[in-house]
Amino acid sequence: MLSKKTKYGIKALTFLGRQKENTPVAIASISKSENISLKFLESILLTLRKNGILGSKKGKGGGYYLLKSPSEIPMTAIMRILEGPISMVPCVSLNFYEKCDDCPDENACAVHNLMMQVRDNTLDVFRNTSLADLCNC
Amino acid sequence: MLSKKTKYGIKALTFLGRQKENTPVAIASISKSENISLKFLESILLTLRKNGILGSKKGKGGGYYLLKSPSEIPMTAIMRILEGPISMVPCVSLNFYEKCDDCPDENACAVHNLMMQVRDNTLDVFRNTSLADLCNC
DNA sequence: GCATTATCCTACTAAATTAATAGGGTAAGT
DNA sequence: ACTTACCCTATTAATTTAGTAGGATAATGC
Repeated sequence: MLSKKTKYGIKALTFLGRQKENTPVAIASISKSENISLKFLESILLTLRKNGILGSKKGKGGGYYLLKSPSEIPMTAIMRILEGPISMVPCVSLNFYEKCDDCPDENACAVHNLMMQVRDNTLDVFRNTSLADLCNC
Repeated sequence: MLSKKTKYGIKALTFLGRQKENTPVAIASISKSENISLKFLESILLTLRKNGILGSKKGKGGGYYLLKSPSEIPMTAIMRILEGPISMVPCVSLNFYEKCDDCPDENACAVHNLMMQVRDNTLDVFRNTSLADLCNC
């Protein structure tokens, strides 16, 4: 299941991408428009900034803004920052690989091979989708 | 992320499907071969039995066995029983649909439309895979 | 330079889910 | 009868997720 963190993060990014001008938007403004708890959203936008997706400005007229154009932000990046691994098991993850405790041989593991296929298919969607695609729908 | 419950369940089913004869196999036997906690596995096999995937036999020589041939058990069924919804958000689930609290209009929701694509791709894998495919690898 | 605005940041708490355990009950076979 | 092995409910421990609290810091404008 997708966490609320990821869901809210994507909604906020889409909201920012739909702005006519890329000027700072206050958290409170996003929070109201998208029905997201202000404090929770604050922490989400902070991680997006720390990971190079958003820029910020303090003080009056401040807020968050996209650092790149939406078409240059692939969904793979957003998902990995917010949700973590795209695969359903760590042993098939490209960016967050971990060995299974119980499994003596990965190649003989039915779960491993099945989840590899799922990962490839999911990755296909995220690789072929940018934030711009989400903004235009 | 895939729960251990689902992971262990699939491993156990694969183990059963790989048996030469479809005679009852004791939980303890599966537990040892697949490195799964006996009691945890017990509860997993119980739900698989209650959902029509497994049959069981009590007493000496008893255990669990597949009710159908592996090729007749689609992964969609197994996943839905063990893991629940295949989609990442309830609002795009075919079998476990739920409306989002925060979303006024599903069709205008970027997350909804993206997750619909992911669901379709994942579903494709599970629909085209049966337990038999997992047993032969 | 001071008040206001709004992000920054750490820490904490509550709720939910997951993973596992305990322990006795029930049925089947010998 | 006795042993084997599933049946079933309840409980607990651990982990993750979601959300909250509260002050620090920086920018703007009068």
